[in-house]
Amino acid sequence: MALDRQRIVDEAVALLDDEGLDGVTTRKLAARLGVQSPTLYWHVPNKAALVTALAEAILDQEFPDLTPPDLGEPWQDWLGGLAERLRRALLAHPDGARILSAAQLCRKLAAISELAMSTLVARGVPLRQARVIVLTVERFTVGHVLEEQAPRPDADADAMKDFDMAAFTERHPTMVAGIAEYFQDGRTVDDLFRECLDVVIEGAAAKAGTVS
Amino acid sequence: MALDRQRIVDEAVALLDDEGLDGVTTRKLAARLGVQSPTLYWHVPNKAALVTALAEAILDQEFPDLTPPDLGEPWQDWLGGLAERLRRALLAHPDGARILSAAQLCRKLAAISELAMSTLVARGVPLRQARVIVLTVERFTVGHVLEEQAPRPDADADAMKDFDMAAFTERHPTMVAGIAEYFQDGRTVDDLFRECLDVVIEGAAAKAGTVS
DNA sequence: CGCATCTCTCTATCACCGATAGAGAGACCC
DNA sequence: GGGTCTCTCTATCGGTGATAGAGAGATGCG
Repeated sequence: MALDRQRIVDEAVALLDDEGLDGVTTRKLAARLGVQSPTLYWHVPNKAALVTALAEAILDQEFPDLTPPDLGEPWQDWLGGLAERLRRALLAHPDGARILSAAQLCRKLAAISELAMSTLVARGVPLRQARVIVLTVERFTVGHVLEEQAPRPDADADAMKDFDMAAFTERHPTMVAGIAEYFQDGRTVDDLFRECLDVVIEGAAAKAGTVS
Repeated sequence: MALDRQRIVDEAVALLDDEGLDGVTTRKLAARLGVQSPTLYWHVPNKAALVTALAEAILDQEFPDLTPPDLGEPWQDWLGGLAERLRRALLAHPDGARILSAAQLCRKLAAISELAMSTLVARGVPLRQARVIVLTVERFTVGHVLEEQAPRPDADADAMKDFDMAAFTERHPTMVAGIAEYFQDGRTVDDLFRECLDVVIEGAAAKAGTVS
């Protein structure tokens, strides 16, 4: 099978899924493709471009289509759904958020921003507010997933060797109580994201100067 | 002068300021300290711990104190100010947001979260909402600064070699118009952050179930 | 046909990275 | 004074992204 950019990116995604972003090296990727690593540089200028292509691929997978809301659907609901899809796209692969934030100008994300902003403008939201709202939703979402995908500290024994849970609880009682209370009755991290997102969307609606 | 962990971290911050996070290597850091690189491993277990220490140092610099709001100050204003200080801390050094998001359990950030949550709870916000609100503000702030500190694409000629500004404008008219309109009359990136933050805070107030 | 050019992959190598092993110098303590 | 502890050293490992330049094969053209 001929080696081309598409096949490289596809295999890079598979490698990403197997080993995470730090495992995506030119040598390992080349080996999977049955080729020597310098060969990749004929098709891809450098690793940064590969990471950008990875971001593109990740978003393309979750956003094959990109459609405005139905006429009857409030933009708040639609925008919230868009953010949830963005989160799902990032969570679908290890280090998804890190990859998107490391990407230099992801075209798909630009398309998403454009659609979101133009949708809000079409619903009567002033251009400036539309920009502020879409930026807020996107950056919050990336920031949130970035933290969700941060390596669980207990996995790394080095970082935990001098961590005293009892002392932490004593120093941060409200945090610990908040976490315990939150998950005690079946709520999940998905619910947590949704609730945080609702804060943003609620604020967006208030700032938009519109009701629908 | 004796080499100890504090001096290593201080010099690492200086190196960070000179060369950015990618320039912070054990060899360069050791050279600045007049020492060979393996020596650092006597004081610091590995590079991840160094990055965490870097995050700690960056926050400590902007948050030497950490105080609850005055009795008369609405928690919304206080929380907004806290987020602005967090942003300022991250912007004060290259790759500040990347460093914080790469840090494994930053104690100072935990202290900030604890203070913010307990403050909201003291003002009558239910624990669960307090957690959601503080999390939202923090993650939005980190996500926002992360994008602010992303390398300006025009700096890297490789990434721009096949970028057609005219085509981009045609495909993303609303985005381009939004950016142009936003900055046309003296507004700055600081204003943009403040407006985005206000969206989050406004939503927080609405979700908090309180008025003050 | 024959030659040149273009496309792609190769080998060899660079400079650099984080990290470890283990020697050794000096201070300190009993 | 002998042993131990603290700290820094040299030497080295396996790995990384990236480049130079040779060469094989296809393609195009006279």
